[in-house]
Amino acid sequence: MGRSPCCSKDEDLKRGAWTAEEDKILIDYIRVHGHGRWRNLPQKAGLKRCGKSCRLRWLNYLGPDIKRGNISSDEEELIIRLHNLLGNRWSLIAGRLPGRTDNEIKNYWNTNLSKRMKDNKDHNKETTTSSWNPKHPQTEPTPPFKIDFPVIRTKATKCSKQLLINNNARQSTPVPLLLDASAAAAADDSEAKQQ
DNA sequence: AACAATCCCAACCGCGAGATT
DNA sequence: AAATCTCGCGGTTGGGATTGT
Repeated sequence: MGRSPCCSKDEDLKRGAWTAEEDKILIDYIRVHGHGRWRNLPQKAGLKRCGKSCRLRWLNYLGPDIKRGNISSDEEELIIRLHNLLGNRWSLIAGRLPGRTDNEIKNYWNTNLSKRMKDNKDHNKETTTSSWNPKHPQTEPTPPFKIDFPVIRTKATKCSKQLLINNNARQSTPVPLLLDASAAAAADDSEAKQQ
Protein backbone atom coordinates (compact mmCIF):
# COMPACT_ATOMS: atom_id res chain seq x y z
CA MET A 1 0.00 0.00 0.00
CA GLY A 2 1.43 3.35 -0.97
CA ARG A 3 1.82 6.03 1.57
CA SER A 4 0.15 9.28 0.84
CA PRO A 5 2.51 11.79 -0.74
CA CYS A 6 0.25 14.44 0.74
CA CYS A 7 1.94 16.78 3.22
CA SER A 8 5.44 16.05 1.93
CA LYS A 9 7.79 18.27 3.83
CA ASP A 10 9.62 19.72 0.86
CA GLU A 11 6.50 21.50 -0.30
CA ASP A 12 5.98 25.10 0.73
CA LEU A 13 3.02 24.29 2.91
CA LYS A 14 1.85 26.18 5.95
CA ARG A 15 1.55 24.37 9.25
CA GLY A 16 0.25 25.06 12.69
CA ALA A 17 -2.79 26.98 13.80
CA TRP A 18 -5.29 28.11 11.21
CA THR A 19 -6.02 31.79 10.75
CA ALA A 20 -9.52 33.23 10.45
CA GLU A 21 -8.75 34.08 6.84
CA GLU A 22 -7.80 30.50 6.01
CA ASP A 23 -10.95 29.28 7.71
CA LYS A 24 -13.03 31.61 5.60
CA ILE A 25 -11.37 30.48 2.39
CA LEU A 26 -11.98 26.85 3.26
CA ILE A 27 -15.59 27.40 4.31
CA ASP A 28 -16.35 29.45 1.20
CA TYR A 29 -14.79 26.86 -1.07
CA ILE A 30 -16.63 23.93 0.51
CA ARG A 31 -19.88 25.87 0.51
CA VAL A 32 -19.61 26.26 -3.25
CA HIS A 33 -17.93 23.04 -4.34
CA GLY A 34 -18.55 20.66 -1.46
CA HIS A 35 -15.81 18.57 0.04
CA GLY A 36 -14.15 15.37 -1.03
CA ARG A 37 -11.05 15.25 -3.22
CA TRP A 38 -9.16 16.67 -0.26
CA ARG A 39 -5.84 16.33 -1.97
CA ASN A 40 -6.69 18.83 -4.68
CA LEU A 41 -8.88 21.03 -2.53
CA PRO A 42 -6.21 23.32 -1.07
CA GLN A 43 -4.75 23.99 -4.50
CA LYS A 44 -8.13 24.82 -5.96
CA ALA A 45 -9.17 26.87 -2.96
CA GLY A 46 -5.88 28.73 -2.90
CA LEU A 47 -4.75 27.48 0.47
CA LYS A 48 -1.14 26.70 1.29
CA ARG A 49 -2.12 23.69 3.32
CA CYS A 50 -2.06 19.99 2.66
CA GLY A 51 -5.35 18.23 1.99
CA LYS A 52 -5.10 16.31 5.19
CA SER A 53 -4.87 19.49 7.19
CA CYS A 54 -7.90 20.95 5.40
CA ARG A 55 -9.91 17.81 6.00
CA LEU A 56 -9.05 17.78 9.67
CA ARG A 57 -9.86 21.46 10.07
CA TRP A 58 -13.23 21.02 8.36
CA LEU A 59 -14.22 17.83 10.15
CA ASN A 60 -13.11 18.91 13.60
CA TYR A 61 -13.83 22.59 13.65
CA LEU A 62 -15.54 24.23 10.70
CA GLY A 63 -18.21 21.72 9.77
CA PRO A 64 -21.81 23.01 10.01
CA ASP A 65 -22.88 20.29 12.43
CA ILE A 66 -20.05 20.68 14.88
CA LYS A 67 -21.33 21.24 18.38
CA ARG A 68 -18.67 22.97 20.40
CA GLY A 69 -18.52 23.55 24.11
CA ASN A 70 -19.23 21.64 27.27
CA ILE A 71 -19.95 17.98 27.08
CA SER A 72 -23.13 17.28 29.01
CA SER A 73 -23.39 14.62 31.69
CA ASP A 74 -25.62 12.60 29.35
CA GLU A 75 -22.98 12.73 26.65
CA GLU A 76 -20.30 11.89 29.16
CA GLU A 77 -22.21 8.86 30.37
CA LEU A 78 -22.68 7.72 26.79
CA ILE A 79 -18.99 8.15 26.04
CA ILE A 80 -18.10 5.99 29.03
CA ARG A 81 -20.59 3.32 28.04
CA LEU A 82 -19.46 3.28 24.44
CA HIS A 83 -15.82 3.26 25.42
CA ASN A 84 -16.47 0.27 27.64
CA LEU A 85 -18.04 -1.39 24.66
CA LEU A 86 -15.79 -0.30 21.81
CA GLY A 87 -12.51 0.74 23.33
CA ASN A 88 -10.56 3.55 21.64
CA ARG A 89 -12.73 3.52 18.54
CA TRP A 90 -13.25 7.24 18.66
CA SER A 91 -14.87 7.59 15.28
CA LEU A 92 -17.50 5.00 16.16
CA ILE A 93 -18.12 6.67 19.50
CA ALA A 94 -18.35 10.06 17.82
CA GLY A 95 -20.85 8.61 15.38
CA ARG A 96 -23.24 8.11 18.29
CA LEU A 97 -22.81 11.63 19.61
CA PRO A 98 -24.37 14.07 17.15
CA GLY A 99 -22.22 17.12 16.62
CA ARG A 100 -19.19 15.73 18.40
CA THR A 101 -16.00 14.81 16.62
CA ASP A 102 -13.70 11.89 17.23
CA ASN A 103 -10.89 14.28 18.07
CA GLU A 104 -13.00 16.12 20.63
CA ILE A 105 -14.11 12.90 22.28
CA LYS A 106 -10.59 11.53 22.24
CA ASN A 107 -9.30 14.71 23.87
CA TYR A 108 -12.10 14.69 26.41
CA TRP A 109 -11.40 11.11 27.28
CA ASN A 110 -7.65 11.62 27.57
CA THR A 111 -7.93 14.74 29.68
CA ASN A 112 -10.93 13.99 31.86
CA LEU A 113 -12.37 10.53 31.75
CA SER A 114 -9.25 8.37 31.59
CA LYS A 115 -8.03 10.08 34.73
CA ARG A 116 -11.36 9.56 36.42
CA MET A 117 -11.53 5.95 35.31
CA LYS A 118 -8.06 5.44 36.72
CA ASP A 119 -9.11 6.97 40.03
CA ASN A 120 -12.14 4.70 40.10
CA LYS A 121 -9.98 1.75 39.29
CA ASP A 122 -7.58 2.59 42.08
CA HIS A 123 -10.48 2.99 44.43
CA ASN A 124 -11.96 -0.33 43.39
CA LYS A 125 -8.62 -2.08 43.78
CA GLU A 126 -9.24 -1.93 47.49
CA THR A 127 -12.25 -4.18 47.11
CA THR A 128 -11.45 -6.23 44.03
CA THR A 129 -8.42 -7.64 42.30
CA SER A 130 -9.86 -7.21 38.82
CA SER A 131 -8.01 -4.79 36.58
CA TRP A 132 -9.70 -3.54 33.46
CA ASN A 133 -7.58 -2.04 30.74
CA PRO A 134 -9.42 0.52 28.60
CA LYS A 135 -7.18 -0.47 25.72
CA HIS A 136 -8.54 -3.99 25.92
CA PRO A 137 -12.25 -3.53 26.47
CA GLN A 138 -12.99 -7.16 25.74
CA THR A 139 -11.89 -7.83 29.26
CA GLU A 140 -14.49 -7.28 31.92
CA PRO A 141 -14.59 -3.68 33.14
CA THR A 142 -14.55 -2.90 36.81
CA PRO A 143 -17.66 -1.56 38.55
CA PRO A 144 -19.20 1.02 38.55
CA PHE A 145 -18.63 0.85 34.78
CA LYS A 146 -19.51 -2.81 34.52
CA ILE A 147 -21.68 -3.58 31.54
CA ASP A 148 -23.93 -6.57 31.32
CA PHE A 149 -23.92 -7.15 27.57
CA PRO A 150 -21.33 -8.87 25.43
CA VAL A 151 -18.58 -6.83 23.81
CA ILE A 152 -19.06 -6.52 20.08
CA ARG A 153 -16.02 -5.68 18.03
CA THR A 154 -17.07 -3.83 14.94
CA LYS A 155 -15.07 -3.01 11.89
CA ALA A 156 -15.18 0.60 10.74
CA THR A 157 -15.09 0.82 7.00
CA LYS A 158 -14.91 3.89 4.90
CA CYS A 159 -17.69 4.92 2.56
CA SER A 160 -16.23 6.33 -0.61
CA LYS A 161 -19.59 7.11 -2.16
CA GLN A 162 -20.63 10.66 -1.44
CA LEU A 163 -24.05 10.81 0.14
CA LEU A 164 -25.96 14.02 -0.16
CA ILE A 165 -28.16 14.19 2.88
CA ASN A 166 -29.87 17.49 3.44
CA ASN A 167 -30.30 18.83 6.93
CA ASN A 168 -34.05 18.33 6.96
CA ALA A 169 -33.74 14.67 6.12
CA ARG A 170 -31.07 14.36 8.77
CA GLN A 171 -33.22 15.97 11.40
CA SER A 172 -36.10 13.66 10.60
CA THR A 173 -34.09 10.71 11.86
CA PRO A 174 -32.29 12.00 14.89
CA VAL A 175 -29.80 9.77 16.62
CA PRO A 176 -31.03 9.10 20.13
CA LEU A 177 -28.51 10.40 22.61
CA LEU A 178 -28.75 7.63 25.14
CA LEU A 179 -29.52 4.73 22.90
CA ASP A 180 -28.71 1.20 23.80
CA ALA A 181 -25.00 0.93 23.23
CA SER A 182 -25.05 -2.72 22.27
CA ALA A 183 -27.73 -2.09 19.67
CA ALA A 184 -25.67 0.79 18.36
CA ALA A 185 -22.61 -1.36 17.97
CA ALA A 186 -24.63 -4.11 16.37
CA ALA A 187 -26.00 -1.59 13.89
CA ASP A 188 -22.48 -0.46 13.07
CA ASP A 189 -21.50 -4.05 12.61
CA SER A 190 -24.27 -4.75 10.16
CA GLU A 191 -23.55 -1.51 8.30
CA ALA A 192 -19.96 -2.59 7.96
CA LYS A 193 -20.97 -5.99 6.66
CA GLN A 194 -23.26 -4.48 4.06
CA GLN A 195 -20.42 -2.49 2.52
C1' DA B 1 4.84 39.97 40.06
C1' DA B 2 7.48 36.25 38.25
C1' DC B 3 8.30 31.79 37.36
C1' DA B 4 7.16 26.76 37.15
C1' DA B 5 4.02 23.17 36.65
C1' DT B 6 0.02 21.41 34.80
C1' DC B 7 -3.97 21.27 31.83
C1' DC B 8 -6.27 21.38 27.54
C1' DC B 9 -7.06 20.99 22.77
C1' DA B 10 -5.95 21.94 17.88
C1' DA B 11 -3.08 20.03 14.78
C1' DC B 12 0.33 16.75 13.07
C1' DC B 13 2.04 12.13 11.95
C1' DG B 14 2.24 7.40 10.54
C1' DC B 15 -0.26 3.70 9.18
C1' DG B 16 -3.92 0.56 7.32
C1' DA B 17 -7.21 -0.31 3.97
C1' DG B 18 -10.41 0.49 0.13
C1' DA B 19 -10.58 2.53 -4.53
C1' DT B 20 -8.60 3.40 -8.75
C1' DT B 21 -5.48 2.92 -12.57
C1' DA C 1 -2.67 -8.70 -10.28
C1' DA C 2 0.13 -5.15 -8.92
C1' DA C 3 1.09 -0.47 -8.12
C1' DT C 4 -0.51 3.79 -6.76
C1' DC C 5 -3.78 7.10 -4.89
C1' DT C 6 -6.76 8.74 -1.44
C1' DC C 7 -9.11 8.73 2.73
C1' DG C 8 -9.89 8.04 7.53
C1' DC C 9 -8.32 6.51 12.00
C1' DG C 10 -5.88 6.61 16.43
C1' DG C 11 -1.72 8.06 18.87
C1' DT C 12 1.07 11.84 19.90
C1' DT C 13 2.80 16.51 20.30
C1' DG C 14 3.24 21.71 20.59
C1' DG C 15 2.03 25.57 22.60
C1' DG C 16 -1.29 28.71 24.69
C1' DA C 17 -4.06 29.16 28.93
C1' DT C 18 -4.60 28.42 33.59
C1' DT C 19 -3.25 27.39 38.23
C1' DG C 20 0.00 26.93 41.97
C1' DT C 21 4.10 28.45 44.53
